[in-house]
Amino acid sequence: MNTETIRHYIEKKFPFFESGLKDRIEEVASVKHIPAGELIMRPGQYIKHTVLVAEGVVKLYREGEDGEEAFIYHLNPGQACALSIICAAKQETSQVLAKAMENTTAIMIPVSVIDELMKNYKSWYYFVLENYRDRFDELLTLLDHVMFKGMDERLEFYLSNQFSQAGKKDIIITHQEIANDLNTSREVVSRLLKKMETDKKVRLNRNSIEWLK
Amino acid sequence: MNTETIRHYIEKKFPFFESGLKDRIEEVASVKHIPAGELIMRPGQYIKHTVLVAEGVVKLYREGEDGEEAFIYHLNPGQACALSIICAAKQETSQVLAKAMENTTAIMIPVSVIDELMKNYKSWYYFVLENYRDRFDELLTLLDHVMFKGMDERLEFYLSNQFSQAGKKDIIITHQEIANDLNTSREVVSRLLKKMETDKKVRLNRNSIEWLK
DNA sequence: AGCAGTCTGTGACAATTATCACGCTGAAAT
DNA sequence: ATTTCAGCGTGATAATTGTCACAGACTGCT
Repeated sequence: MNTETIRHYIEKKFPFFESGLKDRIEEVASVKHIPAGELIMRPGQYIKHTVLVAEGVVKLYREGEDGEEAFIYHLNPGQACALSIICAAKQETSQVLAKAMENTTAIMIPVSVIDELMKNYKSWYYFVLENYRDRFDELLTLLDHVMFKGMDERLEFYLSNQFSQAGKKDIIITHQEIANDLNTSREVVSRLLKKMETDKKVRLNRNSIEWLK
Repeated sequence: MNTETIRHYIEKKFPFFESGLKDRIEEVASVKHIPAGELIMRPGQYIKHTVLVAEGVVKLYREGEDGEEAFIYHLNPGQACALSIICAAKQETSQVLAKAMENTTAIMIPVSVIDELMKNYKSWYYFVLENYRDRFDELLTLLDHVMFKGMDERLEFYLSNQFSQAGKKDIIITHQEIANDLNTSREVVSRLLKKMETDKKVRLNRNSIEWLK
């Protein structure tokens, strides 16, 4: 966990930070490696760091009372967990689950310096606000889909997100996983996917889906 | 629109602002009176001010493609439109509708000073972050309900919000208005309300509902 | 009182989604 | 090669919600 590495990640993934801010983060932050599949945040947990994603992908999802889970959005390198910023600042507990989908590298900034960063570095609070706004927007868009659209459109929206996230025409995923993320049943997903296939929108394989758009 | 009035509103509804901040707001802000029923924000509109609610109630809702509307949350005195803060800061357009439900008094802070407030006044950015977090939470809770619950529970949740918002055991509202807010049909609302009445949860009158809890 | 318009109640039916049941397939394991 | 099992396809059926049709009730107006 040398500072050489932190500097490297910051320069590469957060180039928009002003140089004083980069220096300061280098001084106070630590780097954490999270193996794929591991939880970063769970409901009820106190947050002691603001988490900046440097490498990997983090999936945020909400858990229902009966254990249902629902996908909210992905966090990519260069983004921060908006909730971790706020929860950290207010010393409150999180309301969502965050799971590393790949091996992930995170820059952990202790709560104690947030105030200082906010006060001294314009690029920091711009970053925070921008991040917050973007997540808010994503949440609103998701809400739109859940409120106004049917499963067919939600599935297409979900898939288009997964594909653009993956950056490939091909993703490895099972119908059951999709059903979990959309909080529906596997059968419904299978049927709708089948329909998309006959509509030439996707090609279905075992464990994977190919995007034909 | 004298500064006497601004000071009065700030002292009363935003007492948690540090005194330097109060002074500064008094210098730069203006007061706007919005008659009940009028729109404060509409999608696509550029935001030039951060809006602090001093009096009245503002309803935020999202509009679907076909004109459906869906209630998101209320803003009360002492709160700010989180979106207006962000949109103003980023000079972007809004994604939601905001309507004054009562005659509303708002303190309008020009975009141009947001940077300065953020940098110089800790109580300001605390306020902004706290507001943002609260709205984010409300949005997440709403999402939960829409994703995981049926109409019956959503209706109860909606009503309990409306009642606590109104601070009365009695609200003036039609089934059609509720149906609009929940993006369902009047008939569904009527039926579910009827069931709630037989379950002794509410009493129904023409144009009003009484809460029996 | 009589009329018009809004609000509400309710049955019948359609559409969507959830659940159950079961069989098939392809990949991995022994 | 045979077994085993997760992943997938699909019909049947239930549950929830949306839509249509219409009637009665209340309100305000003349």
